[in-house]
Amino acid sequence: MDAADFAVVRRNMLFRDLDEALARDIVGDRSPRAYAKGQVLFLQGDRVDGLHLVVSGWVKLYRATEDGVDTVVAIHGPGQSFGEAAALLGAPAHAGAEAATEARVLTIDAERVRARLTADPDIAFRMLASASMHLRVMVEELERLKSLPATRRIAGFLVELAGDARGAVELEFPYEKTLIAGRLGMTPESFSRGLAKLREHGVGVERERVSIDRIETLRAVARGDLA
Amino acid sequence: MDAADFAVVRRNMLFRDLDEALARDIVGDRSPRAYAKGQVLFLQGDRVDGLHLVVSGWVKLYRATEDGVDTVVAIHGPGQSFGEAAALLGAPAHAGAEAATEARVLTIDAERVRARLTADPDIAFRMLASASMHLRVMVEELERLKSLPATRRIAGFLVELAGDARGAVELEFPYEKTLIAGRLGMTPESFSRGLAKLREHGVGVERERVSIDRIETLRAVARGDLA
DNA sequence: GTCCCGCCTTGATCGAAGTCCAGCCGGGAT
DNA sequence: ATCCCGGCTGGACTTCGATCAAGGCGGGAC
Repeated sequence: MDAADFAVVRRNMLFRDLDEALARDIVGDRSPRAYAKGQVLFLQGDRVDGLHLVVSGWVKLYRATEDGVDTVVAIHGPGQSFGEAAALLGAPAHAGAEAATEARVLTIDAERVRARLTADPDIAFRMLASASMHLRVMVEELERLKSLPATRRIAGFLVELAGDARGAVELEFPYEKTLIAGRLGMTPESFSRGLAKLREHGVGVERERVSIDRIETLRAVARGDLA
Repeated sequence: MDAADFAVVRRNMLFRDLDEALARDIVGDRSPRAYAKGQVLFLQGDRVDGLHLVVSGWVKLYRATEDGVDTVVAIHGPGQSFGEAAALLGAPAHAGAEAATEARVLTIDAERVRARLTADPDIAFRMLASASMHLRVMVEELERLKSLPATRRIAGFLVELAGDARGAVELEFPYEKTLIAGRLGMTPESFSRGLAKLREHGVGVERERVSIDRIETLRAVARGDLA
């Protein structure tokens, strides 16, 4: 694994403030594996063999409901990990994972982590922190979905993408709009209409390119201060 | 703390398969504290002093959105714990906690758990399991909210309350309908109408008493097999 | 090049749930 | 007992988003 990849790994909660040597030791000689778009990492109910950490690209987690429709539960990008708890506990995955774009994902051997864990309980704290963060994100998502109108949810998504940028922002959608719509809990049609409505707040969309005149305006929309 | 209370504690994920002596040791000499309905355990953003475990009654976790409305994130009953990760990490709570009914809650000192954790890494696994379960519940809730019609969500709630009972079931709502409605992500009015619609599937409601002719029928409704 | 297929957009319609409102009922206080 | 008050129910109306349906556009296969 090269230095650039390792830098991404270190952005993850689990490894962020971990001792460099220990971090390398845990990763071992594993290298990220490349997945084609649409390729399945594991299915819902599968026993997960290790912790997954996205190095590049995006991976979607989804659950199949009885009637065949699947709902997107989360989408993870570079530096984000998933399936930690399931892997460590040897429990079946409660969601399936599939590459949403071309992606490279590092799989870290659960057994190896477990071994290091008994040696250094601090690792356990990090894993808890990681799980806790997932929980927080989930809760926020839930809160958003509970009542916010589509336009606000979309504005929120764009704001998240923009990070802490100021003023005019140019960015591009990381994956298909259909998928974004699913993640935001709406149909592609509603997503499209919502984006159209955001035009009056200085948002321009052309294919996957998005230009935002003033990100602050959008933040206001996301907060609900602006219609 | 008496034996009955301790039995409830042991139903919790964290303590379920833990060695009896160790479990008692972790709890220490703490006793459950009684809270009146509406009393606040901690506020969103507070530093949490310990793990909370509900012994009796119900505690709601809620988040205040900017516009003053709060959304109910989760409601925990006997044997369920919350705030584990926050307490252990010393992070601020991402939700506030308030007694939804009269409730008794055991607060377990985080420092004490942390100390035991270095001694027995197995505890870390249990905490992860606990966090992971919370996550799963959250994910399922999210999935439900994403698309299911009100009636199905209500049916699902009743089924959950009924546990694995069969045939005719009598039960009562654990807390106000308004609160249940909030948890299910709908208004009290919608909840009321939804319950009314369930009458045609053999559900009778009188104040907080609910009588279900055949729980299996309700399971079918929750699954979507029945309109 | 042309054709086709997915993805996206837009329009029209419909239904489910939210809002606003009025009335009911039961419990607690006086 | 009577009066409130809070929680619940149900009606009327409205609004948001899903569904159905019809194109547009671009990219890949040939």
